[in-house]
Amino acid sequence: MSTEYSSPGRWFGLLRVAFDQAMTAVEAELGQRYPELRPAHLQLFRFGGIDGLHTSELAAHAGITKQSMHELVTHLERHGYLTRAPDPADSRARLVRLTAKGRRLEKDLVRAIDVVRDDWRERLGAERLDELWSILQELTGEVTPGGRTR
Amino acid sequence: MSTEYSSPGRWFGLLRVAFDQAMTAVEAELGQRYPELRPAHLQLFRFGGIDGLHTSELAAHAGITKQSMHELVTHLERHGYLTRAPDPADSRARLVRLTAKGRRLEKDLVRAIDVVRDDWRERLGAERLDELWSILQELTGEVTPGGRTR
DNA sequence: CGTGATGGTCAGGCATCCTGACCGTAAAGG
DNA sequence: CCTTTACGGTCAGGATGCCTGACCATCACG
Repeated sequence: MSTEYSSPGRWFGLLRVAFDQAMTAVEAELGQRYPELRPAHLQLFRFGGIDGLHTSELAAHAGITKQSMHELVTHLERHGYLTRAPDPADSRARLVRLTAKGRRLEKDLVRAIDVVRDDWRERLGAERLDELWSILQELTGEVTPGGRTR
Repeated sequence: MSTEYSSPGRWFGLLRVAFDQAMTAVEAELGQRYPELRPAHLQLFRFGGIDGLHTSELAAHAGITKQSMHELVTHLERHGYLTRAPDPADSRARLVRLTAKGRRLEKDLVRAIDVVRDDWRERLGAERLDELWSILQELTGEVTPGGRTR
């Protein structure tokens, strides 16, 4: 018996609310500069560099199917953010390569995310932000939510 | 700079991961008993009681349009979880009333959520769970120290 | 070398939310 | 009053993000 958690679902629902706030801020920042990107495309960059990887690897990292990732990558290719070159080591596969435009996007994304982090640090203080980060790591472990590869 | 937050987006992305884990657990519990419910229907119960309210009020609470809420409510009505009676005080409006089946659902939902909370408390300890809750309230602007929200 | 796994792709579907357009009633102002 | 505006509810259509199924070509391995 510790704290009273008000209405049903409300308490951990705040996780979603906080995430949505952060994503909204990031999208607002980037949406100006990259109007042809949909929010889902940012998902691609949430797991380290994408350069030199296969579409299926990206899908596995992001926890979605390769078909879904295929659509995202195709869209980005069509708009000049990346190219897909044949993999010399596997003639089935194609390697994703960021273009200069794609690298610019990646950098802008990192910057937008830093803005959110700085805002949160200002509001929470550094120790509490670190505490949040540490709790979330503990809760989520290293396990990605859905290791889907169908 | 204090802590090093690895790849771009990864850090606050954990908010989403944690929320998804919790929701998945809740849905797994309830999906057995209520196969005709879609995940979005649980959203309806995330903001206190729904009994005696208008569809538009529910929409405003949930942060979605009245048209979207309309579909959810209609679905629940079609499956016997609620009825919509004319509002005696406003002949335009219809009041949502939970049926016995709907109240059973609500109770089961609360129970499933409690299970998740207990699991998290076991893993984090009571103080760290409270700390998480308090940080989230601060971040999302719900700094209500024990009272109603909004 | 055959068999199964894997990378990629096309096609189609479902869920969740949106905007636009309307009807009927309520509320507020002259 | 009566007009105007706001609001509750509903229908129709669409955007987005994800899914499953079905295939083909190639790879890896017994």
